[in-house]
Amino acid sequence: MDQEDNNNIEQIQQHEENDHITHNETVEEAVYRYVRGLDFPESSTSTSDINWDNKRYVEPPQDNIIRKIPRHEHGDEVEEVDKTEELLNDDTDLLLRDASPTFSKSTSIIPMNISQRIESFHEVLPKVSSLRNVPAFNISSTMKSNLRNVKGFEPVMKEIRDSLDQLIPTLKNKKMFTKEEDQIIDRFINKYCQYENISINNFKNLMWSDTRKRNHSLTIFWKYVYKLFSHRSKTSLYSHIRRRYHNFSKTGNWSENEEHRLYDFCQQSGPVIKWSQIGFELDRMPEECKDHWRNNLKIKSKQLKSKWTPEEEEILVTLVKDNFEPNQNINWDKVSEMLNGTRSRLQCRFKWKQLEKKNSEK
DNA sequence: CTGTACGGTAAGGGTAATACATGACC
DNA sequence: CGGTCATGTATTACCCTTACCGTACA
Repeated sequence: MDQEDNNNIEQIQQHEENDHITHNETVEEAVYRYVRGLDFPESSTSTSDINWDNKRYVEPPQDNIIRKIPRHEHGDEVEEVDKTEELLNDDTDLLLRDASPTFSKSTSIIPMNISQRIESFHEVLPKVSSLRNVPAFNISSTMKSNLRNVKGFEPVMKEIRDSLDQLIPTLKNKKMFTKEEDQIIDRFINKYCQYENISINNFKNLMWSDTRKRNHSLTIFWKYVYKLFSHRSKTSLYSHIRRRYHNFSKTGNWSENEEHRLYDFCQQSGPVIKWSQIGFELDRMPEECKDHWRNNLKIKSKQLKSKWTPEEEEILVTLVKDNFEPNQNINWDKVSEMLNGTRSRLQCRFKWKQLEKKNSEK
């Protein structure tokens, strides 16, 4: 009888040694790991290796970060159910399922967004804690609504905030991001990557990854960027940071071959040109492709670089006056087209402004 | 089922930096 | 007349905003 008990205890001990969730991982850590979809480092056999502050957790393959709720869309459902099963094989999920009957009953309604999930974890934490004999902790109300307040990141936020407070008054509604601003952005992103335990390269890929593959953590990243740099608009920040952090290998001058390919792509396109697609084909930022097309390639064969003749100038003036109302924006792409592509949109615009200036001086 | 917020993209609008032309001066 | 330096003009490279669409979510 006693012997049997001892065997059982040994078995349990053995089992728990094999278990990823060891007594050395606090509930907080377990919750963190689960919510972020992180894995332990494979080499982490010794429990003392697990270090909350050093974040030795590793990012799982993207596929593991999946929706928890079936989409009820054409054929997707079967696949999603399978993935939900997979999820339940995760130690943390089993742990939570054991701890909370609600989880075991309704796998299909495992909450999806972070605040909901944390809310649920909050419910089961005491149970997990007693079950596993691990130190419990009080999840704060801010943590419930916002994962970012876990220790470690707040000081970063504060530091960035302080630098920005000093910088913003000097900006005076500057349109362009200044060097100093960019430096702060870089610093923030560096810290963010450190915190998330991902490389800058990884981060760049994330910036340009498909929507569906984006994880919650990245959503939070943007929320914090928007909050920190609130003197800039969201779209401005979004495009600026994506422009700054990308992994497209080609940049700068265009080779003849590249121009050829771009030209073909654009010629084959319908009225809407899929720049993002073309960008990935050419391994260049989509915006660069678009700009090179409309500023250079579009009219390259017909473009004149000689001095404008008085007749040309007259045609330009009539064209603009005939086609655009005085207070209406002038679409210079259209104007360029109307000139049969002999001058680029920027040439037209420049000439127009120049003539306007001359007239006002008279 | 529906309205809405929001992420994401294409198209549009623009300027700083640079290259190039011109002219003044020695 | 040739060189060089300053200044004006045109082009290039790069950047930001707006409009719109589709999806997630309350």
